[in-house]
Amino acid sequence: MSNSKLYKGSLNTIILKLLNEHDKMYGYEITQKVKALTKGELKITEGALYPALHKLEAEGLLDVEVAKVDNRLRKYYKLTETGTKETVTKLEELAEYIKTMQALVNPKLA
Amino acid sequence: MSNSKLYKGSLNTIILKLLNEHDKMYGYEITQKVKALTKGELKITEGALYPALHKLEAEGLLDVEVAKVDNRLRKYYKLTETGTKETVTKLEELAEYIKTMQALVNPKLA
DNA sequence: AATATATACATAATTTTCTTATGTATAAGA
DNA sequence: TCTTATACATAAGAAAATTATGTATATATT
Repeated sequence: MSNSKLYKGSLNTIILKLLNEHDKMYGYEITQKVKALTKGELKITEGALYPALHKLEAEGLLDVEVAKVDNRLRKYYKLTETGTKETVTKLEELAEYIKTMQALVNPKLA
Repeated sequence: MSNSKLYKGSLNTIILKLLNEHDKMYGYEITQKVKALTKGELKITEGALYPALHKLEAEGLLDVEVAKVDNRLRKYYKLTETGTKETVTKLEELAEYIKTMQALVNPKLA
């Protein structure tokens, strides 16, 4: 509903940060976690999430491990060493971006 | 150089906010203002800016006024009434987005 | 005088990154 | 039985950038 549109470019940062905190997670779990943490304000769609996970894996930032739970497939993702480094970078970039936007939007506080 | 990529979707907010503060501005001026305010960290490319201005104008959020200064063309943009309202909305959305991202990225402070 | 940089606009091709729609399949709850 | 939840996936389309060009004038540098 109040699905405040994702600013494009932030999804990877979200994924990496969550994996940095929770060691390993599967896709569906990520969507639920984001929903919970943002009290339903942000909904990660599957059409965005799964391609993003595949890409991060292809780039060597994530490792994947398939498991079967309750006769259903789960793909657990975890950060590689490179992925952990990239997480730091992405978080710095986000913090920088927020600072920059605040400088633009509220120059008096800058 | 350290051209921290624009998070897609934030350019309109930047334009509207600057016009809200400066009454009327022309395109090139906006690129310079952003560069100055962000100490060179954010560079608005012309390929992004001009189409964005044209679109905001087409949507009725901006009015345009052509001027000739030093024998060179300038297109001054200013907010319409609708544009002013939309600026408020966009700024609220940005603040909301920043809060949301901070909840995800730094859940302890949320 | 010639050349480079700054000012000032613009558009086209391409890429990135979403949304929306659709599909498959199993488990649990009404 | 039917709906909702769980769990993956991909394709089509849209949005919004980047990158590459192009035009033209003014100013600064060599």
